[in-house]
Amino acid sequence: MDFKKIEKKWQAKWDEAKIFEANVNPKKKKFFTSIIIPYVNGNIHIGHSFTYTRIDAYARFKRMQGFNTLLAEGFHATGEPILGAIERLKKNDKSQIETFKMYGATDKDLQMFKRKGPEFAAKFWMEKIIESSKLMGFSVDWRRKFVTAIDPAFNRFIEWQYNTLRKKGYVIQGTHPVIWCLHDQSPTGDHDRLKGEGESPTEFVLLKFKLESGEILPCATLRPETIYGVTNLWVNPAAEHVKVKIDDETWIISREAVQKFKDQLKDVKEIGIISGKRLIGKSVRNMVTNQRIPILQGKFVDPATATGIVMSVPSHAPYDYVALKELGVEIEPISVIKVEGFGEHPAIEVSEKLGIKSTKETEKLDDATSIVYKKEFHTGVLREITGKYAGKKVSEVKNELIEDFVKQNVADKIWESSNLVICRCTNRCHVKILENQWFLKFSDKEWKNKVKQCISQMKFHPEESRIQFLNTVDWLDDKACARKSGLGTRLPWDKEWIVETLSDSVIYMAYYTIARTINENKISAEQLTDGIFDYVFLGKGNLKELSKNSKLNEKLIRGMREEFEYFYPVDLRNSAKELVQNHLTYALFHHVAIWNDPKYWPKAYGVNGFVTVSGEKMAKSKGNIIPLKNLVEKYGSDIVRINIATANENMDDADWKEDSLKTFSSRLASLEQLVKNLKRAKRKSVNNLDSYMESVLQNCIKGATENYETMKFRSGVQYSIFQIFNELNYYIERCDGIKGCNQGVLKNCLSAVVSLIAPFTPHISEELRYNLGHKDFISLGPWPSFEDKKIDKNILELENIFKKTLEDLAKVLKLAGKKKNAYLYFVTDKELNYFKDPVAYLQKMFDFKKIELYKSSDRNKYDPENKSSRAKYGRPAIYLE
RNA sequence: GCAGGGGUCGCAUAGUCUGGUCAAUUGCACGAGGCCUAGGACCUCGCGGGUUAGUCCCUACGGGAGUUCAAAUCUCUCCCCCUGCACCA
Repeated sequence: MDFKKIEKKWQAKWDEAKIFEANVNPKKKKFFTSIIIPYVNGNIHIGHSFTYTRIDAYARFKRMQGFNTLLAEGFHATGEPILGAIERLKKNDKSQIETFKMYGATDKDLQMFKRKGPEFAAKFWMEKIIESSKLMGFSVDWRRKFVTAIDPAFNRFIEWQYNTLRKKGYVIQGTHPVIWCLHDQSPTGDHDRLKGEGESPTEFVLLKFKLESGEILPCATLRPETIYGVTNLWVNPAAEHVKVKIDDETWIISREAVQKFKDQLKDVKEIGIISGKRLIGKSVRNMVTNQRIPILQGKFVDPATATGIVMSVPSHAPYDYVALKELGVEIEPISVIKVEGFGEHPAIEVSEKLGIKSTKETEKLDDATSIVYKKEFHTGVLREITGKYAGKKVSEVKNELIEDFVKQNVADKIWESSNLVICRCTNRCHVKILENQWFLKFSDKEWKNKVKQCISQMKFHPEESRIQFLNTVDWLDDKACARKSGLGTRLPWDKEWIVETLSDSVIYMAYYTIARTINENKISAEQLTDGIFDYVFLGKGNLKELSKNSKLNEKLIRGMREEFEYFYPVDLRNSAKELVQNHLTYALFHHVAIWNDPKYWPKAYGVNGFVTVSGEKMAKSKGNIIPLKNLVEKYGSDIVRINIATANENMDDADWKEDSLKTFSSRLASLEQLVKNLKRAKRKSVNNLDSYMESVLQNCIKGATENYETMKFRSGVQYSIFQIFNELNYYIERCDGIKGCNQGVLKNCLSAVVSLIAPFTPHISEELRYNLGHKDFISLGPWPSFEDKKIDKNILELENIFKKTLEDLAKVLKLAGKKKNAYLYFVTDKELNYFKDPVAYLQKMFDFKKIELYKSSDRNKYDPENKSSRAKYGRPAIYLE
């Protein structure tokens, strides 16, 4: 079969007939869904194929069922990636050039990217994605496309969205600690890090120690309770330290810590420099216990960590104990915490047990630290020495203790990541508190409850994902919704902030409903005032006035309102499971915030797994990211579509296996053969076998339809291809070849199969339906209807008894060797009579000379071994000789 | 650490909610045979162990314990794996 030729042909016909352009039609029920917008820094690849094909298949399924179906697609350019990509391209980054080329850009294109910049590249990839989507046969209404961050009209829509949210009090301003790169002047997200993935800002306590001269040495710790056990401080003699004025106090901190404090909103004034060396040997006063303790040299102290000053608690911190020993200083450890299973000094015990000799054995020391810390935190009880906290558990008293210390001004706080974070630019990051950051108030209880109400009204495919959404709603906290860099829409009231990428792609589905009008009439952004959007989406305002102010004619505005009213809400949104915790849930938050009336809230969500390739995760380094275009050019789209769409269901990962392609192509080829040979089916009469086939067909229609409905395509296709094919083969064989089949029955079956697989193989289905004599588009239906009355349960049962008997005969023959004659004994007349027809078939199949059928109660039967006594209903007894 | 999802006969998958009809579905791989316009396909059978004229028995669904006449399926516990954890698409 020439898949590619067939595909080209039908894609052209669809285009010409505009069958995927969905318009308002009050007489028809609508179905509205959209593809998750792809990011435009490359073409769509095999990773997109699963989600996209599932959505397209579902849209096609609904269209065939008679829904006026709108499948829309837009494009995403918000954020950093395309900027970064062009940046790298300009630096002739090899991997970036390779990536672009893999997706089909030529050298000339790359030159243009460099010359014309990110917006040009974004639009270039948009066109490539559209081309690939068409090759795949996605049934998209392209009149409604847009690019976020680049289309001025869309950006205006985002402005309206945020103005609306702000009016309702859902956008708030706040301060927030982030991991920050000084060099890039931006927050360093997980994937922007060379080192330190998963690290997040943690609040450390700063305990103050006072020099005799009055300056304060602050030490950062997560274990302020050990202040009672501090024996000394550690300072790196090689590091430069700075005297700074903070509030009314003078602090001494490492050079590296100065910027950190500035970034954490402390008013820091540098007033002098002091080397680490000069601090060593001095003594400080522990401001909690009033004890004097020495400052010792600690070469292991990293001046870039926290304040560069470290307090030493040898009884409870393995590092400190080992360092003291290494230094050869005799200091009496002070025990603060009593822990079951340990003696006075847990840190010493553990260090010795692990045989740690040097501060350089960091791995062992980290182990030891974590053992001691966990044990002490969860089960440790504070000793007498801690005064008012004595007898309490560490875990219970910690917060109280911190509050007390801060109140007494013997402690302060500092944000720091627990482990080293290095930015991709190779700079070391620290924590910065961002001021005046704009947040979506996802922590709002009432807002959360509204989302939960929305979830309770929705359908989820698979149903198991519902609980994940509910958990996400509970877990979600305020979400920073704007950044200072990247492409995007500026917050209308605070222009230095740009709405970030997960926050401007949550209600764009509404924009599709009016994008056609905007695109076709070239409506400018300026004309799209908040008033217009209020009218179109919320039904507010006076049409005449709006028309006058915006210079848009009334009909146009009313048309947009009608189109929105007709197509909204979203009937299905489907994505991979990684978006559950963000995009999909955010979309619910925004919908319930903007539209009070639940009738505009999303109706159903679908969630699926990731795509793996031959069992492996996709990765650039593995070279297994295949552009969809390449796959389609190699195999044809229908085969690719059905192979990936049925690779898995529920939330399991879908594995792309090239091996299984041939399973589908051979099935489709034999389907084509059957269609071609249909006219050779000559039998006019109708027999039991025909009713059997009709009954089986009905079951398959039912099974396929029900499974498709909940996006269980793998199970659905089990019916629509595999089961039906096996039954068809059986039917044809029992009819003694295609010429013995009833043409009407066969045609009916073939038409049904062609329709049932059309959501996955639309091109081939169009072709075969045409060959079957229909002149309409199968893409527009009809969907095979399930008719219960066509199922003959009696015949189904009897034919299955017959099949079972075939198996039994084969087994017996295998064990007993070849036989000449067969005798079958039945309990009921019903079975006996049913078996009369296929006697010839049995004879031919097993090469018997003679077959005789008896009622087991028949006195005149031939039964030398009394086999007939074994006959049961549903299982005739067998005697062979 | 927090949250969610899992561990089934070589691999992958169904079955678990609603205990029995489950030695357990389906695809791939593998083995035997058949077929052809000898290109790979296609068809039939087998694929835990033993046994039989279509049968029956034993051992089995991550480990262990329990509930029950009966457990892959329910309860408890342990071990292991995967995913997400935010200013990032």
